[in-house]
Amino acid sequence: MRIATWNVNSVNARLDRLASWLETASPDVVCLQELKCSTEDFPYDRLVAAGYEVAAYGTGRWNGVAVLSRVGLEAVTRGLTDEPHYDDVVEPRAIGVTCGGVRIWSVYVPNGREPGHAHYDYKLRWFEALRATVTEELEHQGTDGSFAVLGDFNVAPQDDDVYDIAEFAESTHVTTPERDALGRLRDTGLADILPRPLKYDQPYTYWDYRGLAFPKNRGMRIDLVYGNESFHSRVRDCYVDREERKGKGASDHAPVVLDTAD
DNA sequence: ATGCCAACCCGGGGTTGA
Repeated sequence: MRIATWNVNSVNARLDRLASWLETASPDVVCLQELKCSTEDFPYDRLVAAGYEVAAYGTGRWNGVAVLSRVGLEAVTRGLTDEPHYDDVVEPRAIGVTCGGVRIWSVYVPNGREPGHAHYDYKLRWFEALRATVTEELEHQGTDGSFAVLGDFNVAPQDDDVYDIAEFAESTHVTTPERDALGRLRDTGLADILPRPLKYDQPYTYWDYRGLAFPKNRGMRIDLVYGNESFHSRVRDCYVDREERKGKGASDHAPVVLDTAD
C-alpha cells in the first residue's frame, strides 16, 4: 500500500497539480493538510472521479485536513478528544480514518507563531490532546493493528532537520518544549519513520517560497510520519517527492510518500 | 534552470504561514 502526506496549501488552488500528482504517484491513501476551504467547498467531484473516497474536515482559512483513499475509508473521527481551542474556536486540524485495515490520522499541528505567543501555548496544548487521543486509540485497538499519524507537525525533530539551526535561534519549530511534546507522542509507542531524500543529504519537506529557498535547499523537515511497531515493520520505503515542489503553482511543502507491505 | 512568496478575504491591503 502506498500512503502519502502532503500539506497542499489550499486544496482548491492546488487542484490541477494534486489531480495530476495522483495519476503519476498513484498513492492508495493521501493525508492532506491546510485545505484552506470548508468541508462544503472541498473539491469532492474531481477527486472522486480520480477514484478516491474522501473524508474532509475544514472551515476555511489556515486549517483543514482530509484523507483520500482507494482502499476503503471507514470509522471517520473528526477532531481530537478534548481538543483545545484558540480564540474560542476549535479548529479542524485532525481527522482519523481506517483505510485498508490501517488506522490513519491526518494532522495539521498549529504553527505557534513565536515562543511566548498565545498560539505557541495553544500548539503545546494541542500536542497534549493529540498524545491523549493517540493513547486512547492505541489502547482501544491493541498492538496488532497498524496505526500511524501523518501530517504537518510544525516541529523539526532534530537540529539537522533544518538547513541552519543558527537561523532558528529565536524561532518556533525547534524549541525544547516542542521537541519534548513530539517525544511524549513517540512515548505512546510510535516511531518517526525517516524518509530518504531524493537529492542532497537531508529529507526536507518544506521550503519557504521566498529567497530562492528551494533552489538553495534551505528547507525543513516538519512533515512527519509516526507509526506504531505494526505499521513500522511493514514499511518498505519512504521518501520525499521533492519533484512536486518544483515549477509554477507548487505548494511550499512536498509530499512524503511511503510504501508498505500488503 | 528547482529561480527571488502565495493564498485568503475583501474589495487594496492586511493577515498568516514557518
